[in-house]
Amino acid sequence: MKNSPETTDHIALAETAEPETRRSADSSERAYNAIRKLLVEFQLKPEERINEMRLAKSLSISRTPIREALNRLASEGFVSLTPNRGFFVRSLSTEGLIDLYELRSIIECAAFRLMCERASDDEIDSLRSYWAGLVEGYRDQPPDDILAEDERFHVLIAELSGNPEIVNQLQAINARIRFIRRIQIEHRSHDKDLVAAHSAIVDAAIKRDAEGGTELLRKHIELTVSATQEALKDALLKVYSSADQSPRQRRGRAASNT
Amino acid sequence: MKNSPETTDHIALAETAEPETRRSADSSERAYNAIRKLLVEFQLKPEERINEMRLAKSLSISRTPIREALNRLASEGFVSLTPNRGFFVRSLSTEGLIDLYELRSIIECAAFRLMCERASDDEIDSLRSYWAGLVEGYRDQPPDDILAEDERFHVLIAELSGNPEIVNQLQAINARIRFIRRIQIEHRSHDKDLVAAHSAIVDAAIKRDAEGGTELLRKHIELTVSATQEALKDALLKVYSSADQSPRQRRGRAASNT
DNA sequence: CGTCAAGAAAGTGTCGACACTATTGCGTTC
DNA sequence: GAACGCAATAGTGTCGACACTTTCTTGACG
Repeated sequence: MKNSPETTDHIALAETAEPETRRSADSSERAYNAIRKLLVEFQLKPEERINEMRLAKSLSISRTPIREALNRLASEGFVSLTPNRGFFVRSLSTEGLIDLYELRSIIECAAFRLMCERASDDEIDSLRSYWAGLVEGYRDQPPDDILAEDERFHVLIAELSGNPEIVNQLQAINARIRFIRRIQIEHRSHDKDLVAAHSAIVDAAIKRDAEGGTELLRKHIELTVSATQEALKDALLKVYSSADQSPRQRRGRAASNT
Repeated sequence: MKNSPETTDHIALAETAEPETRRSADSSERAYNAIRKLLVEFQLKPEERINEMRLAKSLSISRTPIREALNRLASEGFVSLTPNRGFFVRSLSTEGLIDLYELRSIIECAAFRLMCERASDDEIDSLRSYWAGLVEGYRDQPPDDILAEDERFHVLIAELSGNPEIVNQLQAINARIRFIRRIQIEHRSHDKDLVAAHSAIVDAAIKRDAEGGTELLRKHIELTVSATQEALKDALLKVYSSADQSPRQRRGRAASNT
């Protein structure tokens, strides 16, 4: 435990390869992205205590930007901070996630309603065309792309609500549930439903049918929630398999992304 | 559920609004509270660039905890961070505030609805009795107490929704609009309405009238919004008058003590 | 054998310093 | 006299160091 900080730890950080020793390339940001990635991929496990020094070493930066990133992640709910003991990975509980989904549903439904009231025809049409440009090859893309586009779709609605605070909140929530959504999408259990739901939502938007649209959205998200239950089991597996000694994959190329 | 309503420890105004994550160690916490106070009191003015070194000196601590506090405040929307130029006080615009109120309305209405569905009779009664214990001398208290109790009332509803994420969001929002609410309350323009509204809301809660209750809430908050317009004028005055020092002067003991 | 305590080790919280960047002030050119 | 560029200054971003706190180790005591 004490003698090999290099061999075992070395968390994959195939980040923007900057061959130069340019020290002023916003380390904080890099740390933030890297750590969040570790959290999403469960290389940092729920409830685990986060070791700042180890992180700093593995990212080859000092603890200061690490701490800044962790503070940010704490405000966003990814980790928590206990006074003299440091940062801990937020626990992964089903109910916690469901609470988040519920909040997301609330906010998105409200956004949709506001969009119906306020957005111009052009704006609504931009939503339509965004989705139209996507729907064809939607299912054939890598999970991360699907995820990004799905998020984008929902965020677009939030933007058309005209209330930037709604956008912010939604994006904060998205960031926190992204890890589970990715797993869900890998399941690919309800692609068709997703596509159909989005199309239906767009239709409702065009008709400015606030009631119908919010109902669709609610159902859409509810469906996702139930899929979440499934995904969570996978997630837990992942957590434990990526734990101490996973003989299968330890280092080398990142496991699942790209 | 798991959230015992017993944990009513008095919301002190200078207190953090984030219940869950962080009770940072001494300096950081102190910096956070101090800076937030400066923001609330407009000793740091909207759009102004924040000078970390000056703050550090005036609080007699190093820049590190200052930065940690600022990062936190940035995540919470009080300030913004521009890459190599530092932190800036968030601009004070009417529409920004209205967006926040709108979001608040959305979240509170949803909370009320969920409370109607989920809270036990005892829990609802705790809401009723909290308000009952308050209503008598409500108007005769100092503004800060009124504010705290008003917030508490609304947060209580959020807690009874059973969704802690809702509570968090509401408290984050409250923290950001508190400064203007304080000014509003000093106006005392619609006390009676406020008392009446709360009472009506409690009644609706007892009857589990989700529709009626959310409507009341929406109206209640809308009323507040229109009062906000008034208050904003005051706020702007305050901004400019509290800055006796011309922006030119940048040295010396600029930030007055607490 | 298990409990506990003292000391060692590990780790966080804060500091002062320094490199690099943005801004300000000044002198030069047209 | 104004625009431009260049030097000086102020300020941020990051670092390594250190003090203090928590956690682990080890050895004495019941």
